[in-house]
Amino acid sequence: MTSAVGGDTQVSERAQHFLKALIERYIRDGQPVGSRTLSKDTGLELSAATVRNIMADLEDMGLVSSPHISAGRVPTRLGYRLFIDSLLTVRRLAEQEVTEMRRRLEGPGDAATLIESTSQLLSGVTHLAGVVMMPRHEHDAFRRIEFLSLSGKRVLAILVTSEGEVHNRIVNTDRTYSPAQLEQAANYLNDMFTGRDLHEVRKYLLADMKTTREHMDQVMLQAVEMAQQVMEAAEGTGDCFIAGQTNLMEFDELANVERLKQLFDAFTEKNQILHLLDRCIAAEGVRIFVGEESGYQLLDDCSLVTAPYGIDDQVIGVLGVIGPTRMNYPRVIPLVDMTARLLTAALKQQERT
Amino acid sequence: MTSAVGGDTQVSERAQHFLKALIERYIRDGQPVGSRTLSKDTGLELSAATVRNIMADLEDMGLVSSPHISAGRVPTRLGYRLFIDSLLTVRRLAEQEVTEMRRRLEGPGDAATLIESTSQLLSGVTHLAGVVMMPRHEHDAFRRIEFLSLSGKRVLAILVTSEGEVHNRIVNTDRTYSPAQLEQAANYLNDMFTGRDLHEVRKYLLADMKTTREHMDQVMLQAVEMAQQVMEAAEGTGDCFIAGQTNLMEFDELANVERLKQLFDAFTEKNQILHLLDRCIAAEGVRIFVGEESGYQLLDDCSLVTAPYGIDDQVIGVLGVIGPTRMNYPRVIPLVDMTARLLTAALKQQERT
DNA sequence: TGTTAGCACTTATATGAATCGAGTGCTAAG
DNA sequence: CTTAGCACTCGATTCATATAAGTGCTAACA
Repeated sequence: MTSAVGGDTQVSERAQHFLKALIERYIRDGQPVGSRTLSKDTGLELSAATVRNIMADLEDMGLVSSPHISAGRVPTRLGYRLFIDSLLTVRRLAEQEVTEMRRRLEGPGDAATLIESTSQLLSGVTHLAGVVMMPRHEHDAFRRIEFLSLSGKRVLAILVTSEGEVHNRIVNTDRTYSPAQLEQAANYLNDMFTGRDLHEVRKYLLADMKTTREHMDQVMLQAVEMAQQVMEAAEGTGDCFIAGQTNLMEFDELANVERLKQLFDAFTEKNQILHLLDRCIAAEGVRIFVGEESGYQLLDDCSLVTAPYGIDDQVIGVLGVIGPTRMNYPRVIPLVDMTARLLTAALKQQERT
Repeated sequence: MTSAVGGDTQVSERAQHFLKALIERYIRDGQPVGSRTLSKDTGLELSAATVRNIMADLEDMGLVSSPHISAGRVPTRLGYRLFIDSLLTVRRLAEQEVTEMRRRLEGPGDAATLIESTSQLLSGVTHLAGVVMMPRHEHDAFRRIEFLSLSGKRVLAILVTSEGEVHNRIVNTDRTYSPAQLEQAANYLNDMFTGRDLHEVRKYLLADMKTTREHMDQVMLQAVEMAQQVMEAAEGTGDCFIAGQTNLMEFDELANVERLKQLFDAFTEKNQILHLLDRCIAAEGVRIFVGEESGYQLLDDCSLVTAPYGIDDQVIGVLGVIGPTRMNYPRVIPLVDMTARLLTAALKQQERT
């Protein structure tokens, strides 16, 4: 997939040095950088003319390009790629910064609010849009189910997982049930399934509904149906939090209303973002999509930096930031990385307490 | 508060007619309308020159103004006010439209999703930003409380209201409790409070915690504390849903990134919006804020059209739309009104089923 | 062979003048 | 009270010109 860098030419040590300088400069200023600027910028004492030659080489290799003939050079997607993969020197975070970040993830925090704070933290420290994928509940364990009859023929089904997540759903039934009946049904399910994997339970229930229909008590049949529905609701909870979208409005390269509308629509839609994050869940450590690499043209001049988080070495979700391709990678990368670690730690601690 | 319309001059019948025409035209095109255009637009056969005189009068009265000397006229806030209060002829909605709207509010719908669909419906039909205030749970009735011990010293408190809303919160306790203890505590609270007003219950609990501290069983004390916390969570749910924010990007008058950022930040913050809506809950029927009338300068060139909704004549919330001052009032007003009625109906029906 | 200086060339951007057009206010006549 | 006419204003458009940044290329140089 990653097409060889323009022909098979090796990028000389020196050329790389200049590419790095160019990108760092471009990230600072946001404007095409010219040969003169660059010749002063790097430590090496080379004249602008020489730099021009080198830049021409870089352009041949597809690492930089100029928006028009009399402008400086701008990194291309490939340029960024090379930069990120082998040139970039990440800045270590100051101890103080880390403490501050950790502080912002403290608090009582049930899972949902923790996730929310995390996305706010991300957007806060990077000044980009922060996004955190909610852990799916598929493989939580069944803890307890309960049915409460509401007015009319409606029953409220409440499911609690071993993680302490509460899911509920109102189910319309075909007749009324007495509290005793409902309690009996709940007891049956609780005895049967407590401690077992949610997804397994659901498969089991679905099978039950099909095969043993005739052998079952009317009440039990309804109970199975209701349980099935509340579990559907629980599994559907897979979602993501996005915070700080408006930060993206600050960047000139995205600052046309047309473009922003598309992006924001995608943010409210969310499922594209969700898909994209899903693809990162396998990766270990920080993963970066530059521009079109994501496969979504709506992120064309945006980059996505992600890192997985979890509990006890088991990855349960992905978080990251979305920003313009021209983002401050050396700073953003460690921030995303650290946030993932802190969230992991916070979840672990929550487990323990 | 509504300052007399520029001096105490009466606005002549004819002038009003022209103001109406002018505003309707301006709503269509979004551009200052000149005397010639207007003279053709109205039924009356008057020359542009005459119209100019009338427009000069309207300007003196502060109902219109011109952005610069050689542009047409634009309605002012006062102009809109007069238009809305006495000139405007609302268009009746087509039967078909109403059916379509009703359809979009059908479905299984627990309260939260119904609210969400409603705000989407609003933004969908008006092409503006739709906002629905969530009903506060303060005065729901206590139905049932339950405690489940999680790993460590954490207890999951679940509260169900008679409306079928489920609220939950994880509480950190100072020691571990056995399932039996927790059940006993829950039973006590359930016996004591079932069917009573949530707000009352909470006040009672708070009082309890202060006064009878020494006379109480350790377990009960903790139970009261936990109940208190989950009820706090329930009351905190007062919130609002906003949908279709991005629709506002389509309007030229808001289409500068600076402005949009402010607006969107307010949308994510929400509490200003919430305050504003709160002020409308008393009003009967549709209520309209034009521009600065809202008191929030961030809505300076926006208008807010709201209507209350409820169950059985009891108002429980407010919904509406936010859009540019130049919005299509004759269409938007009946849409907001109808949405409020439909939501009211839907809630009522949900009650019944 | 790599580096540098010089120079012609390109192009975005800024500036200013000229023109156009929409619309006004005013006056005078009907 | 209405209308026609006219001078005037001011934004928007167009065009030409100048400016500055930056390039590519060539030739000289170490």
